[in-house]
Amino acid sequence: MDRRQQKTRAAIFDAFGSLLEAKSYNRITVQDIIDAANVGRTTFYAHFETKDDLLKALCEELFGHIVSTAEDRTHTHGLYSQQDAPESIFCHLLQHLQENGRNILGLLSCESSEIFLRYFKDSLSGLIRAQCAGRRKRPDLPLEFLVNHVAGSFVEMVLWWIKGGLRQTPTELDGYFRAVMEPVF
Amino acid sequence: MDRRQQKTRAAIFDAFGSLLEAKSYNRITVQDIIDAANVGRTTFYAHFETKDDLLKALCEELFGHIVSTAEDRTHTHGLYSQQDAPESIFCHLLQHLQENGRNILGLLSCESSEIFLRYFKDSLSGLIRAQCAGRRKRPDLPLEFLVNHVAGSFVEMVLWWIKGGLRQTPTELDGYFRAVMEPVF
DNA sequence: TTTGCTAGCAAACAAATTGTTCTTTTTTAT
DNA sequence: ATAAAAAAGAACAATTTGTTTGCTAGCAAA
Repeated sequence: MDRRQQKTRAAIFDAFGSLLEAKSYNRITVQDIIDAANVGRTTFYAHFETKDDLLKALCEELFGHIVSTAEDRTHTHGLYSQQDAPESIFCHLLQHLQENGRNILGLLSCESSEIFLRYFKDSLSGLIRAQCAGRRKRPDLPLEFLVNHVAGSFVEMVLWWIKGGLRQTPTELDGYFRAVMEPVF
Repeated sequence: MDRRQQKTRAAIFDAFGSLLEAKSYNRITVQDIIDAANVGRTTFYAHFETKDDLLKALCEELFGHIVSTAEDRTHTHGLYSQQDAPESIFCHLLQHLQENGRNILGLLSCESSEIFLRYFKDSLSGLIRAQCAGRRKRPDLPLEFLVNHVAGSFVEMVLWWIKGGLRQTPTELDGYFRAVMEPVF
């Protein structure tokens, strides 16, 4: 890819991220983004069709990275190995979230965090489906119900964590999550 | 209250609801609502400051009603009575959702359902806090974590239910929910 | 290094949207 | 019957949107 495209894309993402810390998603205009990113109007529309399109692209970049990292870990350590309890993948995700401080937590703690969590949940589903398929305690409950429950609960927990000011450590939170996921895994 | 105000309010709510079935929240303009409701521009702004304000008012009306019904039930039957298992309140909520077909399910199944579910979750928290406070099995986990978990899981389940085309009965769904809430209640 | 291709920019554009202000008409409550 | 209110309608400036144009600068492959 062209270096110019990368720079523009990055500038727009950065600008969008900064704006989200100050304003809600709905109140941010394309004009705001153009001004903050310091790019031409034409350039913005050459990269993204709409504001929603930009949001989608940003989410795919962010969560795609996190999830693929977690997936690599799963494959490396083996899905069913004893040392690697399935819950530790959630712990790993939480740590990853915390470490990427600026990049991800900033967005997840903004006024419009729910939008991002919705994408996050979708990204997680594949990962969780693999977890559930192998290890679930209750094969009588539909797999897709369980996948939704685990992904949904995890994301709601992350939202709660962030809104409460990240008061718990990832390990602590993982403990809570294991406790309430006890009927599943 | 003035009859005219009631009519206008209802017309705007109806129009907004219809529009939400066709378009996403972000793509609906105040102009659209004004046209669909067939009210003057001035009138709209006399009732609601912004589109977000309208959304908030609609949610308060919808979920306020559902939750207060459920709360009445709780008080009538007594919080700790044996016949009235805490889970049945969730079953009751599900039935209530299903019965109000047009009014509520329409909104919850629209493209922008997440927005409504966010409000729904907030409305439920009080109700659930009362449930959790009395009956939780795990007093070692923070109450607010449990409240968030139960409310979040319930709402995520409802979303899953609706998006899947309401294939399960409320009772069936209540069974699933009880199963996964087993460590809590 | 030259050449062709691509990305970016700035300006301008019509169309639509927003929120407000005004006057006029209708409806309500008492 | 009357005074207070709510609604309608028109008009408004300001902003936003998405697109087009012509021009400039940067990239990559020869």
